[in-house]
Amino acid sequence: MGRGKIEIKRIENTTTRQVTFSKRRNGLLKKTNELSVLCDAQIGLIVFSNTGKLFRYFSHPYRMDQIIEKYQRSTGTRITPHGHSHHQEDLLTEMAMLRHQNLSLEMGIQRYLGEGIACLQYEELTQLEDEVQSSVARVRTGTKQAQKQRTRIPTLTPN
Amino acid sequence: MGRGKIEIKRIENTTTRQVTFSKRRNGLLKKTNELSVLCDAQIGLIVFSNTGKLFRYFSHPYRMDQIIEKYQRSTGTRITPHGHSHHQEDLLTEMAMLRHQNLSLEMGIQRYLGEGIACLQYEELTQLEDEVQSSVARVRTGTKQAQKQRTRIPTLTPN
DNA sequence: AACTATTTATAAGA
DNA sequence: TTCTTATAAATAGTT
Repeated sequence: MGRGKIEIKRIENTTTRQVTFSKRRNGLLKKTNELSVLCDAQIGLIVFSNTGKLFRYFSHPYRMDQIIEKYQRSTGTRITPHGHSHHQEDLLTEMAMLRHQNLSLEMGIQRYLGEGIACLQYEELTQLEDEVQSSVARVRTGTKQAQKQRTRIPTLTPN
Repeated sequence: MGRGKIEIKRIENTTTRQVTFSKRRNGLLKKTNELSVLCDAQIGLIVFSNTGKLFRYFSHPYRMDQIIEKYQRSTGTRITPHGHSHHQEDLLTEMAMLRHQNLSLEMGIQRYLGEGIACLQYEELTQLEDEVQSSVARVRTGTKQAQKQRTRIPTLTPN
């Protein structure tokens, strides 16, 4: 697109390459967001330029759509049963837990984005190890079905 | 682009949404590849459709990076020291957000584990297996420190 | 799945 | 870098 057509192969001229990177990176981020929003998709995108700069997009959970809200309601996840009955201590404690859980979950996702395995705690690694091994076993024996029993992820929001 | 202009918001009609997802997903993957090739960038892209299907692109599998930065930032995000500056309302609001985020992350991970690992090829599983095992080894031998120093971004292809 | 009218992205130039 | 603009590409609505 543009004044001329170009071949999809590495741009050798450094300046041109950087300009193109900048333009196309913006375009890609925009399209990523659009796909996520339009189609209610969860997307993670990580881009490292060849100069080492990082850009990323994650479809953001704060803007949760109706499906999730519905799910939350149906599973009874609520802010607080009766909002004023909690002591602040309890709230702070619970929030600390939530933050920790969030972090773990996020790490779990990033793990699959190809980052982060190196930083996992021992317990998590052991768990992942088990998962992978059973997956390998499944593939080896062709048992793709058995999968469903495994309901995952340790600690979650109480409901 | 097309016969008409559309607003970037969730498409409510299921059929339309799925058709659009299919088209734009292809477009996004294509653009991702083009950026990666043209500009010699390292890119990871993961897309979950709202039906739980997984699509992904990796210019270079398994990046082991900036989760550390993220971890530090997250752990740095401490809850207000001890409870006087927060009003209960604020806490409840923040907690609601955290719960939302948790749920979203959880769903993302479950989809991934449920349908992601199942779809991995044998080679990929083997590779992941190796990686996990070497990570476990690293943790066992306490080699973990060395990583903390790495503040950021990997070294990449020299330009 | 194809087909196009349009919109959007962007290559090259300023 | 930022803007401009001619042209290539993506895609929304349709068949």
